[in-house]
Amino acid sequence: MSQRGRPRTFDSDAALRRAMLVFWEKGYEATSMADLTAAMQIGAPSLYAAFGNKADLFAAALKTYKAEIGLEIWNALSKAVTARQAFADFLQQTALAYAQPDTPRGCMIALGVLNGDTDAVSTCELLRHCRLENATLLRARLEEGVRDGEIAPTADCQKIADFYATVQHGMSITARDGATLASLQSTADAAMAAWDALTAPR
Amino acid sequence: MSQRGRPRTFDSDAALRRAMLVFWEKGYEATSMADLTAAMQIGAPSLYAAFGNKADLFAAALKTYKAEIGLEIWNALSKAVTARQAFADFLQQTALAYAQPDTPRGCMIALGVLNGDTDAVSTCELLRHCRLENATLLRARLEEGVRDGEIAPTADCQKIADFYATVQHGMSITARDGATLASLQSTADAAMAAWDALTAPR
DNA sequence: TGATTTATGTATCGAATGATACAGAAAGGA
DNA sequence: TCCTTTCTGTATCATTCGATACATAAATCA
Repeated sequence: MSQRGRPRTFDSDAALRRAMLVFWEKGYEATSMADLTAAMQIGAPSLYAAFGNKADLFAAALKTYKAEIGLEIWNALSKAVTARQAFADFLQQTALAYAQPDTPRGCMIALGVLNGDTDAVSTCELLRHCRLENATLLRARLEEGVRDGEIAPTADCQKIADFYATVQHGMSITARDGATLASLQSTADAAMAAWDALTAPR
Repeated sequence: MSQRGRPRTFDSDAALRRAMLVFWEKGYEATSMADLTAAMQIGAPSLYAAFGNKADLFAAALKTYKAEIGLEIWNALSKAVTARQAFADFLQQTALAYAQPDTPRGCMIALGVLNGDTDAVSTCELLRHCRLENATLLRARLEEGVRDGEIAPTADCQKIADFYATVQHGMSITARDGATLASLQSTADAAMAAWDALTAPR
């Protein structure tokens, strides 16, 4: 049980968090191993021994991202009592997270890598899976609202979920372009203006 | 006036269009000069002589993109009589363009490059400028609607423009993830469900 | 025809890429 | 103390990156 050999001289979690920030800011492909070793302040062999190759490190960094940053956004979806409030909070938390002054703007999942035909195909698929998974979470909350009688049974939950997922994706780009927190909140507010029409019986 | 020297053996416009497709599909950074020379079917020296460096070629390809693909989307904004119809058409044309089976999915401007701190900073700024410019076009159409009495003078045109620009940005990512034309049209439809609330007097 | 100009094809440049070989250092186990 | 195990630092691997040098080919001009 006791660990043999020379112990690590760096904090693995702290190094991973730094790697996450670099990937988040520059995207997967634009981030070089030199960028990572510099930010993590470890040598290349230590990096490969601890985290595997570049794709493995990205996957680990993504897991940290989902556990630390994404959690607040998606918790909002389940905390609120009504579906409407859940989506409003979800979008507001998104605006807040995407405009944080001490982290890269926008979402690591949305901006990590978007082109699927390079050698980063597996990483691209990983992010695509995350994005589709998020849309599924939105749809599940909507269906819960239907069961609660809050949303009309005739409402197209898939359509509504896709719409709000698309808005969130767009907010990443808008945030990366320098939009203010107020502007992002305003966009979140505008998206909620469609709620009544989308969830009413037709 | 008459051109001296050995004439070109390739069609410059056709080569540029092929370069545009590669950039559009893979993004700026993920596209290598080898990819471009292969697609354009010309040697590297011919490429550099005709189009300058990689950033110059991308700028030229972007210009072609805006003139050929983007035109249909943005023409919809000015053709329609009412602002509401203009935005509805704008979104529907976006859905159509982003789901074309014979071209890369999504928008070259939205997906070209999103990370700003690499050596591609000038290209990133170029695309950012295009995106902000597009939002300005949306706002101008809204203000026209205000002057026509269609939209309440109390409406926040900047907010509404940012919202629809964000939706369009998001549609690029959703389209790249494989959304069907029907799904994109459905999202466009959902975005228009917010129109009345956004443009009504408050 | 000879001179000039421009484009093409081959071959390659230095730098950066992701990833390792290797030797030495620092711990536990016997 | 000696052996095994694991990690660290240097130095470097082969490959790919964007970009060119150079010689040759093909056109116009005089």
